[in-house]
Amino acid sequence: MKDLIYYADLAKSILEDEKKYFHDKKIIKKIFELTSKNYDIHAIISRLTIIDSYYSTQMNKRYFGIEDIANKIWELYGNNEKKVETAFIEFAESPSNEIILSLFNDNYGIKKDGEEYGKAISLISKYAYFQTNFKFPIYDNLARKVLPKIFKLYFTNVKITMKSIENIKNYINAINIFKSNSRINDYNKIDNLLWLTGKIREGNLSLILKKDEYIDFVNTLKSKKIFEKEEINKDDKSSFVLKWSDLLKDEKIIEFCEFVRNIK
DNA sequence: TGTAGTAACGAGTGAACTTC
DNA sequence: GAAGTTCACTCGTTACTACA
Repeated sequence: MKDLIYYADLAKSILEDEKKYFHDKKIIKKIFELTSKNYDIHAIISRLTIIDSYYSTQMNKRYFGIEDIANKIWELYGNNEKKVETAFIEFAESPSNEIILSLFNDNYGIKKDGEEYGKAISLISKYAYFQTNFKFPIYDNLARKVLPKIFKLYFTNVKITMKSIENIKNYINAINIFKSNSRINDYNKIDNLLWLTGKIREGNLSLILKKDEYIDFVNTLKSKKIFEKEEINKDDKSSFVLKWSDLLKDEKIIEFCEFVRNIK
């Protein structure tokens, strides 16, 4: 098994090869650039809506969720967007700024019955990721699941669990330990590594393959009557993808699947 | 044939539950 | 008690079934 820098570079190279993931990211980045010219509360709402849509963070399903977050971000430093960006970058390096901490720890939106919903760490971290031009680590369940397993495989002297990185402060500290231990000095590459590992583990290939590659893969499975030969357990799609990864045409993804197989 | 109703699916989150 | 896993939530879309 090679070192993590190699697999982080491989993940980046896979995802930036005209994949839907890469195009989606470019669209979101474009929205940030366009709305920066007239930065106001509506710009923030637009950005959050786009991120929510592409990353399926489901904030639109909460009543008033996006508006609440937008208001909170706007209240941070008003129309001084640069100050928001700087605060996020500093928080990523050392998560001690109480204002940013409260942004992550506040509850947003309400349920149908008017009860408070909960936090929105994932969506806010993605907003910070784009606001800082990828100088902020993305927090989501994929990363939270994968990070402890990679630690277990590569850095046995540090014990990280899903529970221990539940809050944003501990999560960022863990990412920064990961960053220095792995020498992957780039939050974007770390995100690529964790996200791609998570997606393959979960058996979700739609954002990883090009449309024709995806159709080709599914058709190959059909032609070999693989769907008929074995019961596809929807709760265990990951092992299915890893089992048949050799049928994928992309050599880089096949190699990355080898790495994912070692993540227990 | 058209309409209405039902079920399954997608994805990420947080809460609740189970296991060690 | 900590860690890990499962489940419910959310609702638009799609596919399927039942009925007029």
